[in-house]
Amino acid sequence: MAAKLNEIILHNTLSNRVEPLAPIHPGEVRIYTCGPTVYSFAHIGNFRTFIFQDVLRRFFRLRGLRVLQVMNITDVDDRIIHNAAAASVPIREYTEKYVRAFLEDIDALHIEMPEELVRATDHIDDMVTLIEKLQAKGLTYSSDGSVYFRISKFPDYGKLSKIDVSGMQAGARVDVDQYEKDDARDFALWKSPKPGEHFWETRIGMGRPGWHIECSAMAMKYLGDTIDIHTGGVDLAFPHHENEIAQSESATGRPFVRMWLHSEHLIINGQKMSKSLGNFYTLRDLFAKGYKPSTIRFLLLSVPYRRQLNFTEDGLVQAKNSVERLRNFVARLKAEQFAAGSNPEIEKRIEKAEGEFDAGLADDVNTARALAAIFDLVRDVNAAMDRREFLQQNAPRTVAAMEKFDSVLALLVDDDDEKLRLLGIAPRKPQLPVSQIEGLIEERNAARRSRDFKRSDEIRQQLSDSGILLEDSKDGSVRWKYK
RNA sequence: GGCGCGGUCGCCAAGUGGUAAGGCAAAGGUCUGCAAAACCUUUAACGGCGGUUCGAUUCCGCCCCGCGCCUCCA
Repeated sequence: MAAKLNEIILHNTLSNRVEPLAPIHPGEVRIYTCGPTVYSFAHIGNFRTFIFQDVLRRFFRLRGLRVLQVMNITDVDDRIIHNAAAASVPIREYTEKYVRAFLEDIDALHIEMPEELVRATDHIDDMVTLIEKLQAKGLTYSSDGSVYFRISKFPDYGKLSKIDVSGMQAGARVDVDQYEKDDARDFALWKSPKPGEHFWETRIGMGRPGWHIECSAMAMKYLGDTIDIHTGGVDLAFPHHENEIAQSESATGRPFVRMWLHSEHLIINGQKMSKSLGNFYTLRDLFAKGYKPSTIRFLLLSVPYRRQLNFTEDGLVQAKNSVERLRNFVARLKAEQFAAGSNPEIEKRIEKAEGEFDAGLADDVNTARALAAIFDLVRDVNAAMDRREFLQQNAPRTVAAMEKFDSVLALLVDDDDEKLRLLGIAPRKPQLPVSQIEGLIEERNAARRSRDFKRSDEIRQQLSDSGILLEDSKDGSVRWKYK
């Protein structure tokens, strides 16, 4: 299916095909995103998914759509309760550190804050209310103080993941939690506490919410019974999203989500990322190894979201150099002097690129196509500049186009060192104050004017040792940038 | 086994029923005091076997290979 003019098509897991986006509320897209479980630092794979939904929402906004996005933070689950108990701290205190780290991480990657970032533990009452609704409809049963959803009461179960649950016999599998269930397929809405575990005292008894109910409760609270888009990693389609559908649609009698968007996983050097293989990276691990936030953002967004991304050292190098090319281009546009006038051919060329960029993203967020549109433009405009066919009035227009692209990509601003500093990661090179950098450049210019190239090269080397690269341009000006 | 995602130049990755974008890397050149940046040129790819078709990388079938999910998991 090809997108019609101005149409945005997206692959819907529910139908397993691409469909045009048609928001329920005209002009506004409502999105629910499964956020992190804060039992530890988020890993690089998580951020692939988060960067995908970030690109998605940024593209919607570029299209003039309003975005209302809710992301949950799962700050209660078995691992959190276990780890907090082991550390002898309240769960809120235990998770706080990782919530903060997550916020810092998404900031470093230029992932926009969703309109609502909500914590599960702030919505226990909403979950209890939803469970009561299901209980009132006779869709649940209790066992040892826990409440389960009876899947046999929801005939559509499996419609998202296309998993045939009829083969999952009662008792065929042992639930990891060792709770008593009537049917292996049933899942917990509410879990009774084991001795010493954290619990809430509620109308449905003591305990804590199941994982799935929190997303249903929070999604519907903020976005309504039926929401436009629900995003998450492919692994969540079953059982998490399937269970969300069962609970939500049973409670409301209405479709829960119109479009399910699932991003494929990241694999590392061709293998699944796992702790046992020792290829498990957090963002901070990569930053500590010297990789920049913008490098990681580029790599993670450059591969379309429905394609598995093989994360390699080589890929990082390629990503870094690609970002450099884009930044060099904008720096040249801003620094170089061009002859007066405006070349209408350039204007047309920019419009073509804008059209291609938009068409790429409108085609199921095909970031590879969108990037190709930009790189095509970069090459053509660079060539025009070299041929002196690029004129003064073309520059602001071209910069504006690049900034428009960057409202989605968020790669151009060179704030990598600043972001790393915010994370407490020291720069690898000694930092020079800008005034000193500029002073040294001035001194080097003087040396060059007097053809003292030995001195001029010394200064260039000195700056290079501090992580500063110089570029002498044709018109005599000197640009500098961080490596 | 069921359900998915893939296999396109050295690497990453678009795309199309009429022999194929873009990025990175490589080689040569232009520019430069030298670099850097940029540009130009060059190199080079559709897993295999059948089928449909005038014609398939693109559609269909089978096979091979990689990865994922099938109640921890983005």
